[in-house]
Amino acid sequence: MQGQKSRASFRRRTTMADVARDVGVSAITVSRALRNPETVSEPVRERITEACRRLGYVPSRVASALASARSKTISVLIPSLTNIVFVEVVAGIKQILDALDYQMLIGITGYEDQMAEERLLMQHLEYAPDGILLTGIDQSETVIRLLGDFSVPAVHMMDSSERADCSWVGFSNTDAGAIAGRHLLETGRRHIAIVAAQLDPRSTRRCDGCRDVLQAAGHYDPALDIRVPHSSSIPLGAELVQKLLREHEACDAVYFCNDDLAHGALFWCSQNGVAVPERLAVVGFHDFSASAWTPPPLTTIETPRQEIGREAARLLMARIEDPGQPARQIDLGARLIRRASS
Amino acid sequence: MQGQKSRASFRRRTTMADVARDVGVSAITVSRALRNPETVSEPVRERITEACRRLGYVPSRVASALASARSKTISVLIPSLTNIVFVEVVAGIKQILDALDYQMLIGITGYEDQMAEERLLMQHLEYAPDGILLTGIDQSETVIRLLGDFSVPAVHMMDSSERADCSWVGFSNTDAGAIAGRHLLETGRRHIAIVAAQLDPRSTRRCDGCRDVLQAAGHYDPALDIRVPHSSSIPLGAELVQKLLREHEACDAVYFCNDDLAHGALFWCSQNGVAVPERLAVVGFHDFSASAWTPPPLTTIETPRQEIGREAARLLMARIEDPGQPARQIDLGARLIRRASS
DNA sequence: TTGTAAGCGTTATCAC
DNA sequence: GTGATAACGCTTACAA
Repeated sequence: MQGQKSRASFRRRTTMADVARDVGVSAITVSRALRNPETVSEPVRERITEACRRLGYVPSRVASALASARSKTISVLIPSLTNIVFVEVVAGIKQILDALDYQMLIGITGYEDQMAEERLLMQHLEYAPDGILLTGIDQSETVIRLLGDFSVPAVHMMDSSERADCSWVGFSNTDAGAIAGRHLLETGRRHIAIVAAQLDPRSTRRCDGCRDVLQAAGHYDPALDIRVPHSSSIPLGAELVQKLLREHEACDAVYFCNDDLAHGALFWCSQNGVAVPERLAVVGFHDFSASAWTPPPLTTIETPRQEIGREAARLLMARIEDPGQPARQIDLGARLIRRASS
Repeated sequence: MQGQKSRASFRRRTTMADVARDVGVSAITVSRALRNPETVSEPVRERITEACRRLGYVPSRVASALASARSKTISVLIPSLTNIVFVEVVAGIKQILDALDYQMLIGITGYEDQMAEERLLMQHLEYAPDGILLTGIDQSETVIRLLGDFSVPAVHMMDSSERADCSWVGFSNTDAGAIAGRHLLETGRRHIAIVAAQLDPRSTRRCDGCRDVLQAAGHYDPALDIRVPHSSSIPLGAELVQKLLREHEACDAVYFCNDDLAHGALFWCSQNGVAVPERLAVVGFHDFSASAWTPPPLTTIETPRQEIGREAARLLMARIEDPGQPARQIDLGARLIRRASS
């Protein structure tokens, strides 16, 4: 069959067998020399190393994966790549994988429905990943079943759950939203708006957590609970704060479930003479790097995104090494960063 | 050998042979039904489709890649994931690959030396990618040779080159820098600073392009040409503009080779009573989404990052389909977006 | 410490 | 239109 890219000037890839022949040993010895050097005698090992270099041998992970049922690849499913939040999670994951010589296949779910995530997961299963990192804990039953059927270890990221049978690394979005609500109440605000975009399960929980706190204090006003499905952005934040102030004069604070919305609001306020925090207090979510520099610097909820990526990758690798391990949950928390906007 | 993850409750993965047995045809017929449905008779095809669904068959790309020497994977090598610029390039690439059922392996070179890029490339070659997308055109000879040895088509992104033997999709960083310089000269500035961080070959060219224009006009001052190796960020921009104004009173304009530096400068100026653009004109590079909203909105050079990603992926796929194709170069240009900061 | 044989799940080739 | 057979390059199991 020789599945070569049958072109005129094709040069066969150097294989383990080529190296073995060159050294005068069998292929399996080369295989061992590369994977477990200590199981091969020193002189042979050295000749193999030298021959690999000289012949420009690059091992085939494809063949290795097929033979060993270990692809040294994990799949990472995130909602978006253009949202810096997930990019930082991925950066954390990469730190861990690089050290272990694992590669990462990134899948973008695009904030779509659960069916889309199922399709994406099936696509990724074709690559036989050794493990999967998922965003959030709201996967469909089908996704859970598929992971079981293919016995692929999974770790959920960026949220928390009561379930003891699934591993996750994240924080409680509900609690984090509550922190924002409590802070605004404590600073004397009584007409607090909640503004969210995107409306994935996590941003919804961030809003609900805040709402519950306001409600318990008797200061919740449904008219100030504004949730739009559009994707989160600076212009949207500017637009929403403008509308909010026009329609609700009494409003004296806003909690945005994403920093970019808050940035847009701050920019609009500074350009339109709305004093922050005197007239309007603003709180964001996620603590983007620009949030320390906006006019004025933004009070926000810091989330440990890189660390979530790192810990999730570590936990996943542990489960790959030993599939018998019980599920683990790691809550890394979220905390208020108080700056001048509130 | 049976390379199974030998655990107690292991369930063998459903294979093509299982589907074939179920339907009562040979494996190769199943293979054909999935890849070229029209080459299989309709009744058989339907029974195969049905059996695949019923048995939960997920094809193995690993086996497919080994047998066909087509991994349906491409490698994308970029300097950083936390820099939004490259994330947008990746987003563009993904658009094209998704439609063609290709996956992407992302490698981060980390702005390191060329040796690091060589090591990274070798790692990626282990996965036998069908093609490679590289950032910039300054790869070492070794990288070029490796790509040739493994006959992997490559397309360079985000810069331009005179060489006719390499494919690239990007723009001239030199010309883009010149645009910034010319604009500042045309608006009457005579003491123009050039400020760059990171100092990869592309940002260096962006500076040099500006410098050459200033020099030709007789308004280049080496003391105002400030290039630091640190990575580009908002705080760094704030720090550098402060230093600049303190040490060079006459300076009346700054060209930053990255928007985040410019953002930092604008934030610092607005917080310290430096009038932009009256006292100091500011020009950035890349047109980040926040640049339309800074105080004041930032004049910058827009670069077509998503489109570069898309076109580069298209070009690469064309070269994968037909390796005989001659190299192509696509210059997508960069243009000035004039806003209130200049 | 090293080797032999078999097979991972698919596709190329050639035959029918 | 369909099938038998032999790879693809490597690793597991077992033997020496």
